[in-house]
Amino acid sequence: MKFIDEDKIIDISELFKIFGDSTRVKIINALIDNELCVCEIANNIGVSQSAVSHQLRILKSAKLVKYKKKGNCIYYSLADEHVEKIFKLGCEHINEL
Amino acid sequence: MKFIDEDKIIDISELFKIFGDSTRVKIINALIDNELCVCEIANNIGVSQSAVSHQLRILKSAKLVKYKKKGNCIYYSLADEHVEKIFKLGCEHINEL
DNA sequence: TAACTATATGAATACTTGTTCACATATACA
DNA sequence: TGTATATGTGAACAAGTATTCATATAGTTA
Repeated sequence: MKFIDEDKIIDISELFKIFGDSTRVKIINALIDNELCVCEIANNIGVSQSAVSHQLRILKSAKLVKYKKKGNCIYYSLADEHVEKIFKLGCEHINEL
Repeated sequence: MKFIDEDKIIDISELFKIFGDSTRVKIINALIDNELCVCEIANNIGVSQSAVSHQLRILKSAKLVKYKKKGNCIYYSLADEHVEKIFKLGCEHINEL
C-alpha cells in the first residue's frame, strides 16, 4: 500500500460512492453557494421530496452537508470547502475529456 | 442548475462512481507513481487476477488508467494528474474527519 | 509446434442501492 | 386544538454491480 493505509481504503471508496449518484450530485450542485430547504432542492432539481430526503440523510451521515432550522423549514448547505473542491475537480476532469 | 450543465450531471456521477469501489481504489492507490502489470497489481492488493482485470477494464474505459505492453506483460499506470488529484483530495478529506 | 504465462471475458450469483408509496412526525399558525 | 405545511422513514421493488469460475485469447520460449 502506497499512499493511504489499508484501513482507510474503505472510507475513501465510501466517500466517493456518495458523489457517485446523479441525484446527490444534483443536490450538491444546487447547494453550491446556496442554502436551500428540502422543498426548494426538490423543486430545483426535479426529484420527489421523499427521494431528496433519503439522499440528504446519506449526505448528512457522511458529513457532506450541514443544516439549520429556520421556522418551519430545514435549510441545507455544503459542509465544508472539501466537498466543493472534490466536486469541482470532478467537473474539471469531465470538461477536459 | 448552478455550476455545471444538466447534461454533465450524469458524467460527473459516473466519474465518482468509479472511485467508489474499494478494489478500484486499491488499484489506483497501487498505481500512484508506479507502473504495474496485472499480476503485480493482483498480488499487491490481494485480489484475484480476474477481478483486477474486470476492474481495469472499467478504469480503462473511463480513461482513468493507461497501459502499454512490455514483452509478455501489460503495464498499467494512472492516466493523468487529475486522477491522482481527485484521489488525494478524497484522502485528505478522510484524514481530516 | 507445444507448453507456459499473462490477460481478458461471459455467465451466474449474491449483494447493494435508489426510488416510490404510504404514512409518521413535527412545527407553525389560525 | 385543529389544520396545513415541511420533513423523515420503513418496506418493497427494480436495477445495477462486483466477484467467482471456467474458459478463451494471445504472446513467449523451449
